[in-house]
Amino acid sequence: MKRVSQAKRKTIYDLAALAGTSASAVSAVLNGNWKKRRISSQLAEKIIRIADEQGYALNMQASVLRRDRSNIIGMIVPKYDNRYFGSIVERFEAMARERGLFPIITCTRRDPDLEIEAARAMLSYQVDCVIATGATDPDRITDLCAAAGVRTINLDLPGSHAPSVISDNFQGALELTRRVLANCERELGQNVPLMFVGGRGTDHNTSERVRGFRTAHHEIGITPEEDLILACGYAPEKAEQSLKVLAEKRGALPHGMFVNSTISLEGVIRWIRRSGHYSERKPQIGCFDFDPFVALLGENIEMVRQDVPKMLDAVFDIIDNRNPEQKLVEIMPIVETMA
Amino acid sequence: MKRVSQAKRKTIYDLAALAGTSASAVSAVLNGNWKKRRISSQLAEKIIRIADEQGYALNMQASVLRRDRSNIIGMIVPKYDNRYFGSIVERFEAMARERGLFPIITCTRRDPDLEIEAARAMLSYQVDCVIATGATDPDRITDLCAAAGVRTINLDLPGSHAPSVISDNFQGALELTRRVLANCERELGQNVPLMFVGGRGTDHNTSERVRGFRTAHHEIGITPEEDLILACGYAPEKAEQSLKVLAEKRGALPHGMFVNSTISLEGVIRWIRRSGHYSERKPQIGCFDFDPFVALLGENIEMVRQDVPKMLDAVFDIIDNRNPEQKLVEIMPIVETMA
DNA sequence: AATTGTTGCTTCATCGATTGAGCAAGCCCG
DNA sequence: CGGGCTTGCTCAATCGATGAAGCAACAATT
Repeated sequence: MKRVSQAKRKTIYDLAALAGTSASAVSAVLNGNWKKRRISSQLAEKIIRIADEQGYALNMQASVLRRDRSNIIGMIVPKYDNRYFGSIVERFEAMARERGLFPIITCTRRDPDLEIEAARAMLSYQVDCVIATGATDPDRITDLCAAAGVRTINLDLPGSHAPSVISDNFQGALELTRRVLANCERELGQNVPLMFVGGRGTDHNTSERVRGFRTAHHEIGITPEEDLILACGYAPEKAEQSLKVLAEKRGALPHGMFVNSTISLEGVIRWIRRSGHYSERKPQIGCFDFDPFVALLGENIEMVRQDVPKMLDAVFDIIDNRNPEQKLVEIMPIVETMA
Repeated sequence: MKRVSQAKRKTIYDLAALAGTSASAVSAVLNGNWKKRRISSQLAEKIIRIADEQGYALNMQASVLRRDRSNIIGMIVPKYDNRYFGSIVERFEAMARERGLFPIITCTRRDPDLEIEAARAMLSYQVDCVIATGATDPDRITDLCAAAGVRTINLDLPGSHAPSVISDNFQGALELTRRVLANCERELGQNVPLMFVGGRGTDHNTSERVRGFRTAHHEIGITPEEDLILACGYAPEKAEQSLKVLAEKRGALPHGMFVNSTISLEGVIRWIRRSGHYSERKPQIGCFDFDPFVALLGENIEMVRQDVPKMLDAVFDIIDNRNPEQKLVEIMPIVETMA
């Protein structure tokens, strides 16, 4: 992996020698503030032409070392296995680049230690700012970064030590639950309590969604059953296993359910297929999160799609300091209408 | 975004002052070669303790600037909107980190100019190596990097100027087509030609898959129809539109089809739903690529899953120089068996 | 006692880009 | 013609980490 010696990288000193000028003139021209440094436009043009011919590429390590801002921005993300995080990352990258920032992204697979290790690595690379997305322990990341004078912003899951941008989980869950309840009522002719599957009971999003879930039940005068709330984690296998256990315990399961993520839904649908539990009548499902294939799975599934563009707009509002002192921004998710 | 002044970052000079020693001793201790530089273990322990207490983080920009290798490894990836690229990125990150490399990843949305811009940015950050995944113009990336003395490896789509790791598209497509043809025969009692939907006719993967598609037809003594091969691009809308046009032109469409990616499949399924074309009898589908929700979509869909772990093993074999002079590595995809 | 070897450090140049300070040449004005 | 101003550059210190070279102190050997 050693660099081939003949392909030595060009530096501003090489360009300076070729142009018969000094390195500082080259530097000034190439980073665009040659006007301020009173370099003549003839020399500027000449330097730019030579840099072009030589295929010069700035050495960012040297540049960042010297400057006080790196223009590097880090994002920590739990997984790449669903559309939600995929679109967050894709849009984040694009928006960062638009602003002349260089994004570095690390996937930490919901592992708290990896999150910290990733944050530490980012600090070593002199990031100006870290976005902690869906972090299991956002405040620990914030504290670590704060000690190095680096700002953080929480996305998807809130923390209390840094500004946070999240979905309006309560309103989203309320609306989603209402719809599933209504679909059940339409089919069964009566109101019945739903099941809640997936997520961690300890995380803010899940507890807010459970609150919305409960409120929707109360609105129509029924009480949600506590042992139907299965906050069993996000993994498909966990959801599958919980349903299995519950079915063994109770016999018949509720006709409708609220599923807390597409990734949990994967386990739910698989269990439904395998167990044959709902073979007579398909259950009514509401899924908090969107996936285009789920939309094609059947008409019995309602989804809300978290509003990634708005969420990232809010994140960059904070970064660009357009949103001075707001601690928590909640973005209403989009209710998908069945085509 | 300016660094808060009181939270000035600690450097090895600060640690040296605190330990009453020199910066070079601190450096030697912290990067682990203090044995070689004959630092006593007492001093080493003391320095490590102080670094710990002070929350010291190495300045990578300075470190990389000084060393001849950066241990930074770049990956260019087209999209995050499917499981295939998602798992490539996730696994790549993990494997890179295992080897002490720092991964930087850029999503270029199948835009050739962005690909080049991304490669240039990576060169500025002194990457040791670039993996070009599914690049539209891999050789241009290779040439640009080669000029800076940086190796590249192509993944998913091959190039001719650098080693490439791809799926065995021909064998995979052959096997997939065989299965769909057999499923059709079982249902219809006779052999019928299939449709091919999605991908770009100009890319190597698509043309190899078409070759496998044709070969499977010939094996059972039938001829694939040329106007049933719709290499219309990868976007869902393109697939949808192509099917619409074809249906208008021909009336009935074939009972079976080969779909070139999950992302094209999205458009195919949507069109099937909307048009009602296959309302009497579901079509037999084979999809080159895997998505867990597609697996749940119905029993009429066969999939092959590209073997991401093996592909990345091959990539790192090349990086670690265990695979000296092989130009093209083809990895057989996994035929998913319907549960 | 003189030489050689070993241990445990320190000194200093260096990587490439940035930028404050400085300087020479030309111009203008009284 | 001398002083001040502008233009168009160059010089040199600096960012933080690294490692070759060097040096002092002591031990071992002849």
